[in-house]
Amino acid sequence: MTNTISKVASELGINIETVRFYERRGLIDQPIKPEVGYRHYPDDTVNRIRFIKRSQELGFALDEIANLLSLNDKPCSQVQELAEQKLSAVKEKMADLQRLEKALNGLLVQCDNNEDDNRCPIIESLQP
Amino acid sequence: MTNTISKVASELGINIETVRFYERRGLIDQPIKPEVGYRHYPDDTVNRIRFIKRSQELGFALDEIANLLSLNDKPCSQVQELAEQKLSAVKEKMADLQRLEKALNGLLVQCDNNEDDNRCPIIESLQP
DNA sequence: GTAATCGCCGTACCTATGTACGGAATCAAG
DNA sequence: CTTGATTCCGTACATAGGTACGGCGATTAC
Repeated sequence: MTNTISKVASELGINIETVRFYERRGLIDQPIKPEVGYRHYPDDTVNRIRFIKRSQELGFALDEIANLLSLNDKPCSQVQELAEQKLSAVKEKMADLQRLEKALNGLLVQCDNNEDDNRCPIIESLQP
Repeated sequence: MTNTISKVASELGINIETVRFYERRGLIDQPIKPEVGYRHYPDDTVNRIRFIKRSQELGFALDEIANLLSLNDKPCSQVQELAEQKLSAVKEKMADLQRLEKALNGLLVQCDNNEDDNRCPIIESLQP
């Protein structure tokens, strides 16, 4: 029962092509292909893909994940720094979205107070 | 003093190519080109681009902006609906980011409590 | 009138993260 | 041994929103 690419992919809930893509990106090793035939994925590789997927869930981009992977046995402080950068990026994005939320809310309130359906405060606010 | 493309672009603080791109996307009309020579952009077009840029600041995608532009003299209720959809998308994204923030914070706290710089709770949590 | 600048047009390229495709090779089942 | 399913590989395509380029024509400055 060898770990073929489709087995790995379905076990991880990802597309076969995604595995191949990670190989091309250098995130995982291309398993040594036997003289002839299909490739077998060692468990390490499967776990590495799990790591990638979990890191993505934390909002890391593939480039950053490559970095994380290379930090595997580097000091914790380096990993920590990466995570802190990510955290502040997340906070910034949230602030952006909050501004947006306020703006949209403000416009929608104006629509609610508008009795004439033939003019729209939103459109008007967007116009010069 | 005609409104050439570079004048329009610099006035709006955008790239010339962006103007051309909007033309290709059908967001603004290709100005009628004189028999021979350069195109002149009417003020309406300039204002339309302003509208586009402001809408982008509110988080609308170009497709949605095309929609907004076509809603120009449609009932306010339709515009309102679009804005409401956008608002709930924004809220969802914020919730996602909040979850992320919590997760990252949690991991960073663990790093802070970690005395051994040679192992990293973040890496460990990402590993199977 | 000629040089330097500007605009036009089609097309290619960019980032990020995959997906899809097609033909050849390989493997598994019967 | 044949048939059907898998895999391999390179390459193209997808999304979103642009940006860049190159050759040629138009225009403007002097």
